[in-house]
Amino acid sequence: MRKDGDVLKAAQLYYLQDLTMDAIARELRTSRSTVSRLLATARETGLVQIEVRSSLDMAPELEHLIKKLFGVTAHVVPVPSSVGEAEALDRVALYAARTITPHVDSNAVIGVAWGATMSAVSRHLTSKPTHNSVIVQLNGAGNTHSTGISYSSEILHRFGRAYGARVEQFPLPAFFDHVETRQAMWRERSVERMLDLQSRMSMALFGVGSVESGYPSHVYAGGYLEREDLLSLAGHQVVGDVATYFFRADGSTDGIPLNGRSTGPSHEQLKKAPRRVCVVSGAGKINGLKGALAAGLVTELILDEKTARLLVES
Amino acid sequence: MRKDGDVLKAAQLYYLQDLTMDAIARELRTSRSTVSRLLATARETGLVQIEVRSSLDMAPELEHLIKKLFGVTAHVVPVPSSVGEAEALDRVALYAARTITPHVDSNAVIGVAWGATMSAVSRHLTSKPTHNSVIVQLNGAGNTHSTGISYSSEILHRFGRAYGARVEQFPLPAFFDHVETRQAMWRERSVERMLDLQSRMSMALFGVGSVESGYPSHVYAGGYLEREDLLSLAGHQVVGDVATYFFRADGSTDGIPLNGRSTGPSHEQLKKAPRRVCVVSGAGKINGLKGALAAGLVTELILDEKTARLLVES
DNA sequence: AAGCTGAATGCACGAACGTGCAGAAAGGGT
DNA sequence: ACCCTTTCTGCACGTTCGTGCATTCAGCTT
Repeated sequence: MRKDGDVLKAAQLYYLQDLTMDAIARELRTSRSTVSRLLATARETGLVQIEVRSSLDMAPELEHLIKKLFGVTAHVVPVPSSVGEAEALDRVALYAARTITPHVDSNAVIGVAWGATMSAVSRHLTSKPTHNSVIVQLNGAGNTHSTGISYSSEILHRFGRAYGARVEQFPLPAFFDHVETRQAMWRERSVERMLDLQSRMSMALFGVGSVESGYPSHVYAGGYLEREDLLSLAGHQVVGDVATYFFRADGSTDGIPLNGRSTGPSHEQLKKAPRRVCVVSGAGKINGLKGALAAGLVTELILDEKTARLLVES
Repeated sequence: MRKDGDVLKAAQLYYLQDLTMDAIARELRTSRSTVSRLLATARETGLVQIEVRSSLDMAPELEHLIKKLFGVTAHVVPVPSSVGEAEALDRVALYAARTITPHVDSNAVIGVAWGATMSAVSRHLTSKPTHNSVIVQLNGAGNTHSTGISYSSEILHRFGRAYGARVEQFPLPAFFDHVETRQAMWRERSVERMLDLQSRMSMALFGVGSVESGYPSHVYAGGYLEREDLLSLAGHQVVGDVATYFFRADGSTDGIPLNGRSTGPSHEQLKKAPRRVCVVSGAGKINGLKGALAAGLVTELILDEKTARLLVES
């Protein structure tokens, strides 16, 4: 259609030749408002990519400190202290979406977890068309009330749409009721295929769950865990999870029974991804986050300023 | 200094979080105008990169045609027919600069020719800091009147500054007076070093000279060639040059005497660069351009619309 | 400390921009 | 062919932005 060509031409004239929208409108024989809208679509569809490349030497103190203390590249999102937790999450998610997109390339295999944080991120993605990329779900999302498919698949599909990528769902509950079921399923070829895909991830994206999060993670509130499961987690000093795989404050996971029934990737499995981006918003996540860092799950960390301060002040 | 941090923070808040300049000004406790200026520096210094990724399927007819006829990726710069040749060149150069920059990466070796076109391109570069890159001069620039160093080095240094790259000059005349001098020099280690660098180019950037260009290329006007040289070129049906290495309409170069005295890269040498970007503005360049295409010197072509039309209508 | 000079800041104004709204155009079904 | 629904367009308005100019600030010299 005629439209696409106009979008491209407008983008070129505006971003590569610095014409005003007025001038472009005359060029394309249309109104300035239309040009404004053309440019908006150009940005939304990823035709125009805007990237902020913060070289480390100008990054603020905080990011240096985090790099030094935990060995991860941090992106501290400046969030005015006045805004509430919900809006802060939204800001961080927007920032994360914009930061991640430039690093997505063709032939990527991107593992994506689900949860409130990833959902927020997915809602802010701007598209960047790539070829032959795959979005792969990191862990099952079903619980006793629902198969969780619509919720988690919405997240995945937004990623898929943004990058023009194939979406591979993991249609399983988050936790099996019995260890044996997991063992059995893990020998199924359909599952093996997913695990194989997961082990070829070029990037993994996830939030973190924290057992005493004030703004509770899905897992701890949404009917995934029984009362006794929660007690068991507490008994094993669990502080949080990544993709429904639990760990203690020191990052250790041994002997936590629930992991035997979880569909989430073990740390060994997850660490096969060279790039592991963790998005965190909210001071309540601090304990889970520390555990995830101790476990070495994270290579890049995107978090709000307040949580970042908490992290380095410990 | 405090400044850098503010530039980064402003860029993040503006481009990654969509705040207005007003809001950012309050955040940084400064005036909106200052924020406007901070953002301007963020763009100039390459902290913010803006890229237009024109996927082929929405590219206009012309670019497809050129791809089909000549096998090169074309970027047709829309230039309103009202503007003069000088301004058209400027537009094309601006466009070229913006198009090239996103493809420059760390560890790149970039060969750059000189001439009116490359000079214009160099003036429009926006910076993008990279590590360990090198700008290497493709051909000598001296003539009987001057060593040409200041002219060509200005071009090279603008590239070097923009990408934070080392600059390797080629302090030779464009043409030797005697074939023997060239042969002798080509055995010098200093020259061998340059040639070695050139053969490791990841990208080459050049314009084209055309013998009947209305807006004459430097080479044909600037005292580089004697009267008899011009006659000799005409006698061998030369239509143009790339980096002072001449060719005929069919791209052939055999038996053109002047090439034996030229410091420019042979086609064999030039083609070692996987990416060879040719920038052309002005209908007068059409014959030279066709020759360059016939010789297979070009992998990417950036040119104005009028010349593009001429090219496909032949 | 005073004086000088160049850079950085804020103000104010005009230019450039985004968007709700109402009307026009384009589909889609009967 | 008609009507209905949906999408697209241009206008008008309020907002946001860039920049010349006067002022202040910071760094240096004497």
